[in-house]
Amino acid sequence: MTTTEGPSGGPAEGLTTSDRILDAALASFATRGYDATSLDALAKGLELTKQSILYWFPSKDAVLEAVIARSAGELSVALETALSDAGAGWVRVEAVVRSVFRVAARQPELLGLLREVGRLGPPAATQMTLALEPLVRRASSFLEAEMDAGTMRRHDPRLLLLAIYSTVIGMVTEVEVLRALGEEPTARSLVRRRTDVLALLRSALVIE
Amino acid sequence: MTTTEGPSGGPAEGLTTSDRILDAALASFATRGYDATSLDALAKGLELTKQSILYWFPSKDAVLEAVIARSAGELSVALETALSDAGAGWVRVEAVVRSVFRVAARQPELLGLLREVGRLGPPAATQMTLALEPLVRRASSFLEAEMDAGTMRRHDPRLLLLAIYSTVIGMVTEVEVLRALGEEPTARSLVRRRTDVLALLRSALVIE
DNA sequence: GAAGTTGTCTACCATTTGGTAAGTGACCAC
DNA sequence: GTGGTCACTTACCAAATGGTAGACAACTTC
Repeated sequence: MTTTEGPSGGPAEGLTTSDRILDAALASFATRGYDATSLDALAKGLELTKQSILYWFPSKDAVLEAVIARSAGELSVALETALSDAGAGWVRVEAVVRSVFRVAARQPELLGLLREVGRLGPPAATQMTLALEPLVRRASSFLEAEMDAGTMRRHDPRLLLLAIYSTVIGMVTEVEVLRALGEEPTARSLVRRRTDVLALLRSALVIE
Repeated sequence: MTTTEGPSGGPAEGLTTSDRILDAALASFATRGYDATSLDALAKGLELTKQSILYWFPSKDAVLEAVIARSAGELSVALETALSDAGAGWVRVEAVVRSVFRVAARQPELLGLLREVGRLGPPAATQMTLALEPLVRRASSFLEAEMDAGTMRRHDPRLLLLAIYSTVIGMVTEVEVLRALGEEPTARSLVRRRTDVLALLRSALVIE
């Protein structure tokens, strides 16, 4: 259903219409937010009509659902790789954090969506939760193992994960707060933030 | 204009109509979000008509503006107190964090609004920024002084502030993430989160 | 070349949105 | 007791929203 146009059938960059819709929807949901995104506006940006969107997806909710499914998949791949790569202890945390910042640089909308979905609550949040659950489980048990091994300070692993999540995601998505602090959200600044958050996390987590 | 009804003129708890409107708006903006909040729904909850809201405030934007102004004021008071109280170094950071958690327990909408406004961007975010600017300045220079004194690890004070902000606000407002981690957002859990975030921040910041 | 199938369009529609206009009853000044 | 203000109402409205129905052109299949 989504691959009917083939690799070269799309009117633009060789993308399926449904993929182009998901791209635009992801971008708009992540920045303007779900509620503030209208199908008409979405369609206009794609040089389509709203009805064409509703041809590919039965409803606006279904578009969100598809966006979440796709994005959660991409996010999982990006992080699972870092999480399963060799290395232990702090090195592994650093690898994961770095991969989040890599996502922030290449596809900031992915992290913006994560935020937006958390704000929307169920059922969207539930779907995202379920899709990322394996990742969370692995990360949580990794932290626990490290604490058991005595290489990281002891905390409730779930709260620790929430703290890391909040810090990293905040550092990457809190554009307005950044501006409030007089720091323009540029690419250079992103690197600086990465360096800083890594140093911060390191002193918070690592024993010795 | 807002005090015409006097201290006992309100139909319910002795509150001005315009204050009741702001209360309801704050709650709804903070939870459902600005876009998802309609004047009709707001009015219905207050047993008023939408037109009565538009009698007190010229537009929906103006309601948001007023909500931000009032909330930023309350937030400033709560935090300025903690920030200006006696004590130095870590004790003072702890006092501020504790006061944020106190707000989270008594008026969680205040922090929810902070989040929502950051998401909305200008002009709302700019207004909030300006209103909280003195607070940010004081906090930033406090951290810088501590780092100069060698009692806290050296970081870019603004990025450090962003990290602390993200962590604390995240710990307090990321209900869905909390749920995703299998932690129900109860009052008891809030206390645990406070303990945990304090321990975490302490090891991240304090030298020795 | 007739019969699908596919992707997009035009034409609608009911509902909701923020906002305007014009009233109405209660209270107050004089 | 009349004029005026105050708080709130009913009656509208234009625009936008998500969604339906049906037409239509392009292409494939036989």
